Amino acid sequence: MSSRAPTLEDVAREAGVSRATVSRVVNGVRNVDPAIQDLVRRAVARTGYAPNRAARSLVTRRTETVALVVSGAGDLSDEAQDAFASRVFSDPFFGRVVAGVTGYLRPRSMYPVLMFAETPEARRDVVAYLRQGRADGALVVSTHAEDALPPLLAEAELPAVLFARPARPLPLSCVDLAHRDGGHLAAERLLARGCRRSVTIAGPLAVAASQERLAGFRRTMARRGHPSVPVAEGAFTLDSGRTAMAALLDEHPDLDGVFAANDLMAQGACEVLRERDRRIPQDVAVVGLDDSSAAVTCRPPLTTVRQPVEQMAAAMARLLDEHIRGDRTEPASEIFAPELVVRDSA
Amino acid sequence: MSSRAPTLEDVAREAGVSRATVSRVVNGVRNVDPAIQDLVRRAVARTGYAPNRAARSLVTRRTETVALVVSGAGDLSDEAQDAFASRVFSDPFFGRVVAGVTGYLRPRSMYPVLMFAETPEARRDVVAYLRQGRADGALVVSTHAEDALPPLLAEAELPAVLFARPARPLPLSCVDLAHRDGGHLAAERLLARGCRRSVTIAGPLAVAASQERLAGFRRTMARRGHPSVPVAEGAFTLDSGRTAMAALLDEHPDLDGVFAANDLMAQGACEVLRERDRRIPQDVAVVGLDDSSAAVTCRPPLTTVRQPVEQMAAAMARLLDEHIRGDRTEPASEIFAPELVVRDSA
DNA sequence: GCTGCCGTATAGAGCGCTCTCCAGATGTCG
DNA sequence: CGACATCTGGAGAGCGCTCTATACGGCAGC
Repeated sequence: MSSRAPTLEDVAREAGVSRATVSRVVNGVRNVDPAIQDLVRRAVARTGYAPNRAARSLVTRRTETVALVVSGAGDLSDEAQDAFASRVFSDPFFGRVVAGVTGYLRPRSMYPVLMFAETPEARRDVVAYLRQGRADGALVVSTHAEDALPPLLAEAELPAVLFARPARPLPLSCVDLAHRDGGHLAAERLLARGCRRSVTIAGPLAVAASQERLAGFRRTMARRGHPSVPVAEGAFTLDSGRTAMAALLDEHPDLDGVFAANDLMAQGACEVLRERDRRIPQDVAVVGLDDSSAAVTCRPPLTTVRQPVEQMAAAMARLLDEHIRGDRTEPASEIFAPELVVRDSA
Repeated sequence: MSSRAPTLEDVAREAGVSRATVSRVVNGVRNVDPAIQDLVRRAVARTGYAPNRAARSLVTRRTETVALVVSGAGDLSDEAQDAFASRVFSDPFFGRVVAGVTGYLRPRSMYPVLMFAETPEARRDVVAYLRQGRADGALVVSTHAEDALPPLLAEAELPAVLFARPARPLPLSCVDLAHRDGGHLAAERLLARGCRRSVTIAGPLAVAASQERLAGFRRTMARRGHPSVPVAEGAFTLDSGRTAMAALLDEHPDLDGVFAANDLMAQGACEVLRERDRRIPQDVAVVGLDDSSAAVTCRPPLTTVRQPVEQMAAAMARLLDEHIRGDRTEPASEIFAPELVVRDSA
């Protein structure tokens, strides 16, 4: 940063043309004589010109930046909030979200701004951030149902796309998994393996996705002659999976199949099953859901229901992009189909 | 977004004062009559005014945004690069970095823009991003030694702070761990437990940190009568820890202590040890390094050398902030002390 | 040779904000 | 009571860019 950074004006002088011509060359080039284009490009290279984005944003009212918000319903202390960030990222799920989002954004020279919204104050900050035009829109991943952020965004009429349908209908686009079908696939797999005493570790029942996965699983089980399936509620964490599995084993020592509503809980379940000398899958078959890195890491590798998180996240980014550019005015929802991935655990 | 967003001008009219006065009230307030301040504040509330950041940035030449760059030496394909993002985030280490960084930034209404720089092109994009003034500086976390990004940033004289000292000296600030001391602490712990045939799983030896941890471990072992310690090289991943442990066990079936250069590899080592019916810590003591979530998740919970990643990341953000504001002109390096955390594995 | 067109470059008006400079008001002291 | 320091608010000049309206040059048609 020795002297002043070169401006359009400088390049124009260097090339012997007007500022507007340089601007046209640098951007989408409408009608510029090829010879002059070349002249300008050389001048840009010579001066090392980099367009000032603030100036551009001021007139275009675009920043080419989107917020990636990880949001919860909670009202945590500052301390708990810092822990929140690392907890969030310890779940392989978010890595996949980030991968999917950046996969779409990067080719467009857009980058996500990472924000956490675990307190009312933080949620206000997110809205303020967008209203100040520091980002063009928000991609919201909620860790809880009843997340207070989406309604705020809808009310402020800010462009936003949600991962997972909100508890209450909202005029915002979203992507989601066909959770019922996921539960169905898991049930089919356990039944196909001949499991007769299956149990399930559900996700937090306050979350719609958990409810749906459970409902899908139960319905298929019921239709196939197993009207009641023991359920333990978990929290989508490894530890909660362990606890739930232990409880289920205590009550139903003869269980022979487990569907855990995500891979992390399935992994916890596997650990407990092994500690209690159940062979997987010979004695107990285990099916997870997600197909995250945990599924591969797990011993044995998990048979699981794949949630195409990367594609879903990319679709989220695309939807937002369309809203921002005005190519899409009505909210849309894209629902993705789950898919069974067979490994060793079932 | 119904009509136009209110501007300073609108608020000024509403309050019956000049634009400059409103600006003064909204910002750091030089000398404004309290009564007028109140008047203005009310007008701001009434109009729902939110300052346009692009306009402000244009004149202040600040965006109050920093880039958080995860960078590698590689030159990956697009596909591999997408996988890179999720791999990066599956390591609990990065969650802690994010937590530390946001812990410092958020109270200052600053947010990190997430960028990956795994290809030469991506590295150019990062530099371009900063040169366009879309962010005021960069926080760089390299996954490899010989990362090509820091030299680029130094050359362009862009504000940047690194996590870990670069392979070659560079005029950039950085934070780092006293890695040798970490190796030393691990050695002391194993010796104190009476281990006489310790081995170590090193990190990738291309990384300076791995070298240092190994050197510290070896030196202490040598000084205490164990001049040669078997070493296997890992890659800081769970799987590489498993592989290394298996190899070491094959060659030294009577080993009684293991120092793994990070927790993830220690966890892999524990898994293999248990599969081969070694009790931890009775038969083999295991010490990790990091004190990440993996240390707690591991069975048994890991005795480990704590790396204060959150504080280090926060310090990184603070250093960058100081550079940006011009409060600090010379590069500085802050080295943090590791600390032994005793749990069950040693 | 004049008019009318088309295609390309230029001039110039902002975008919304900050900040310097200046005017005016008020207070202080010889 | 006048000269001067002190404080507050206002006017206005940009920051660097985009984009509309306009000028210009060349060419076809009559």
